[in-house]
Amino acid sequence: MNVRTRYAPSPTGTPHLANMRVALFDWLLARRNGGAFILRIEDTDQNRLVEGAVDEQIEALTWLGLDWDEGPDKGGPFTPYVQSQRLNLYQDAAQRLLTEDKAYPCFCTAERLDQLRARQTAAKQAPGYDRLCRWLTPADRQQRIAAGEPYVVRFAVPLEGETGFADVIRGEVVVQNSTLDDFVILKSDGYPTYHLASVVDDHHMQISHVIRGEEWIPSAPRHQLLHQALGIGPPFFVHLPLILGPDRRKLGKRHGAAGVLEYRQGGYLPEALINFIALLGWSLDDRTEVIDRSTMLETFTLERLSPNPGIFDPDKLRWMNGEWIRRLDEDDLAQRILPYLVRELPETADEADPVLVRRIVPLIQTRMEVLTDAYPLTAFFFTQEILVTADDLLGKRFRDEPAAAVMALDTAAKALAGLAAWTHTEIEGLMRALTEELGLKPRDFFGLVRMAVTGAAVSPPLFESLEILGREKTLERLARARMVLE
RNA sequence: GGCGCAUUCGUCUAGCGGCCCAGGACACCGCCCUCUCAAGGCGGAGAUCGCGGGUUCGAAUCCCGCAUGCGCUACCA
Repeated sequence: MNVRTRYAPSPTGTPHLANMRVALFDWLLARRNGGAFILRIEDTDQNRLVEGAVDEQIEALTWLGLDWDEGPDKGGPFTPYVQSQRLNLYQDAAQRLLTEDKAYPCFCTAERLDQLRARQTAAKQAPGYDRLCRWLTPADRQQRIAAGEPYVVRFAVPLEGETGFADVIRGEVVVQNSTLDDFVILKSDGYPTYHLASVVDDHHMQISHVIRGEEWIPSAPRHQLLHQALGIGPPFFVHLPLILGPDRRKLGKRHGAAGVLEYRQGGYLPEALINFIALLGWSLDDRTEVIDRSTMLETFTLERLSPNPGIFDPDKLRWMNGEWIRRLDEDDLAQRILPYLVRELPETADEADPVLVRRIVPLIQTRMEVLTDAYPLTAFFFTQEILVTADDLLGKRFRDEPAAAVMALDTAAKALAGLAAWTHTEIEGLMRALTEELGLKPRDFFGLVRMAVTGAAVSPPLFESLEILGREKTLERLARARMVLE
């Protein structure tokens, strides 16, 4: 079979995790089967359009490496790929249904519909259109249209019987037609609703698999009805389980942490995000967590999609990002860190020299979870002056004998000044010898020097750090710390 | 209210009739390694497989009912 999938966002907001997960599975299915992955813009709601939303979708897909074969920017055999430029197609379809009496014009006003809904809800009845206009005579209809009365086109749902569709993940889903109301397919502004537009386009663009969120299951029977009425075969429906926020509700804007581009800002790797998203509803086996793109491509099947909704766990995403950071080679990591460092360095700091950053990478690779961890871990390399107080320096160990701390600092400074080769092995050898000489525990002595040089009790490995920092700065900082203790 | 979907450790998930008195991962705890912090290694705690009925020699796995959660119920998608 010729597999063709489509990612069809509506440009009404910023792309979030759930969107990208649909796109990922679309992409995987297409690529795995030598098919095509299509990008289509569903801008049929003119009121909710958000400027720049299409660009953001494209940016997110590109960042994640999900490339498409046909789309608004690259064209293709079914151009254009923007629904607002395809209105005649939907209007033709609506017209055909109208002439076949499978649809009808509805002149009911918004006010009437609101009142109707209010009445139904108050009476604890299922809200839905009462089909008032369905029974208008052809003469009535023509007359009101001719008079210029605004109207929508509604689909005439069969009054009896049932409609089912096959969901790839869940199997057959069947509903009674009596529970479906006559839904709008063409709005009064001439634009189609999602239902009509997606059915018409999916058929026209020869889409084989419709992958979308589970929230569409209730609409799928309507789409099935449309397929039948238009005499076209339905595609495979794949309704992905919902992604829930920590409050167990559908993940959305109110959870804040859902914008894909925000994860890029926050120092997440596209590899990690792809990996994480893939595991939201899909699994390779009973133990593999870290999966790269090519493995996914080799192993992805719809059979391993899960039907149950899952809660999004930011902790696990962080962990996974750390896993991916550790898998990067050092040159690569250095390049990825650089822009974040540049972004976060204060004005007064030295520039983020790529050569320096490259040397620092081995010291921090296992200490990062997100790329934005780089700066706090390495700030002392870039800032001109370290701010330490006597309390910081003395800590618990030297609280009661500051003289010992001064002595240790002096000894270290003197010895380091005379060290022949400024390498971390030489530095370490020297410092360890000094430890014995001073009668201190390694952790206390090194901790003191660490605080003096890096300004923190926690830092990357000391001796490697000193090597990279350089003798001059090291001695400067030791001297300065000494002064603080005076 | 109606309709639909789902239901295995706190969370994600493996399991598609016997290998499971349930395996892996995150988080958590302990130990080892160790100049701090990580990473890594080892170990621990954590699930009467939502409940009740069936079917079967045998059920987390199949069927039915109930409960709970969630989704949909717009001229939004």
